[in-house]
Amino acid sequence: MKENSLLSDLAAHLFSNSSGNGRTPSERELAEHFGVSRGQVREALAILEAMRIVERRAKSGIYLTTTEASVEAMALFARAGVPLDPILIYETVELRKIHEIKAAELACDRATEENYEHLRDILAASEAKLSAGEGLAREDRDFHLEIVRATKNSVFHRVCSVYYVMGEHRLPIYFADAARSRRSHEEHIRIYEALLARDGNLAQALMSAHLQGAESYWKGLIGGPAKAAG
Amino acid sequence: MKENSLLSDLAAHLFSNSSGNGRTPSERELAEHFGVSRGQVREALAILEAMRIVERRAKSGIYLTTTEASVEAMALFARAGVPLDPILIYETVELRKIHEIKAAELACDRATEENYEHLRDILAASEAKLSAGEGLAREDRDFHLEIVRATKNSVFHRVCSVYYVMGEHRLPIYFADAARSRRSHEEHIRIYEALLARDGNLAQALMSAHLQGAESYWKGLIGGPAKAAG
DNA sequence: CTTCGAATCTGGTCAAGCCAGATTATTGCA
DNA sequence: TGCAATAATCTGGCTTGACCAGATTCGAAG
Repeated sequence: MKENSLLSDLAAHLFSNSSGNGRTPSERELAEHFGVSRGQVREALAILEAMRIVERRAKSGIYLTTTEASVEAMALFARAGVPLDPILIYETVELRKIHEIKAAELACDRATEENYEHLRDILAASEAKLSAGEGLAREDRDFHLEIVRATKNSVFHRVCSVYYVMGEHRLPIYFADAARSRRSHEEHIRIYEALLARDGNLAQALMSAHLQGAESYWKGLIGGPAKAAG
Repeated sequence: MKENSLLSDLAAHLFSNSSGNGRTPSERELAEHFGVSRGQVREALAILEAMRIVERRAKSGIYLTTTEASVEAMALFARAGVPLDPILIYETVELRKIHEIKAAELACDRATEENYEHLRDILAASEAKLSAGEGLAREDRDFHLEIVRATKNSVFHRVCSVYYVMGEHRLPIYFADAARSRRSHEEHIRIYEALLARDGNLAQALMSAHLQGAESYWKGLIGGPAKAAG
């Protein structure tokens, strides 16, 4: 992964070193604190501002945004190597269920031969990985995203991609369990068959059951009553 | 809106001035072309790189990413003031339908008094705007997002926020039609009542019908057979 | 035509500085 | 003492110039 440590370190520092009104240390102070030039700090701040995490007011200062964190922010953080709160992962899985169950249904109508071909390739790759005793994180993502791609809705695909970016650091753990990987793979095969038969109802049902497993897993991981994160 | 014209201009310029292998002009050339310093170009490039639109290879050059544009990219572009392709808006509406119909159902289970209070405030504000002959773009967004918020799934809210960011420049046009605004407002009221009665099925149905109107509108706007954008 | 080394180019990073509005401290008057 | 006017300071925005070291390119030698 390409990690922008200054970006995440800076973000963390801003959150813990902002005054009551959300004003953060100045660019010059930040530069000195991190031992880099002002230019570096400004580059990171530009990203943070684009993410709407921070607002730079000319001749005044840098202020933390009161807005809730955006998906962009979450995705960018995840991409920068910052592990996300498990509760966010759980919430993401709940969302994935909504998305992907519907995607399975739409895919039955819209999937083309190209999609089926990709799915077969992915299933073959999964089989190989399983035989080699390796995890399926990558293949799992590819399989699910290919179904979303089959909806022919590019925004749909973009949005779902983010979910996998966010879970990137956790999925390998999930798939470290050989039995779970095997079961997941077999469910994929059945989903593929339903898609091929263009049986929307079956595909939906299978996808629902499939994702239920993941949901339970993460629910168990966060434990107790789920509290929404700020 | 806070527009970062350099960001969008630069992005456009990169797309039309990249060589076969995706390599773009150098930072120095870009700086000269836009009449700004290298620092400005680097700030914009940092954002473009965070959006995964561009890849900066040390001592080599800047290359366009082959990956499909991410939601982050779409959102950031929209926020930077770049109008999106109508087809993307249409795809977004299709997605919103999936999301928000389910959100309406979940909200019936999870909405708190606070959510209901906000919804009432928003409806009151809408009424005021309508009386004043003004459009409802902002209130429409607030209403829909409040329902999503009522699901108590923060990721859900973040994702849906993006949809509205992307449509930001088009919504005012949609709501410029007084009759449409009025009808939309009345549908909101009925949805609110269903939520209050915690009638999941009714809320879903009403939301579905409500969004169908928007979907038809955009579908008519793009006209002809929809082709997926790269 | 190929090979290999030198000149050139490129992103990464830093330092120093000017601008002008925002902030804050200080002064002086009532 | 209270307050208003003024001066000093701070802050983000932006520019110029420079150095580094690997990537790239080009030309000369074989």
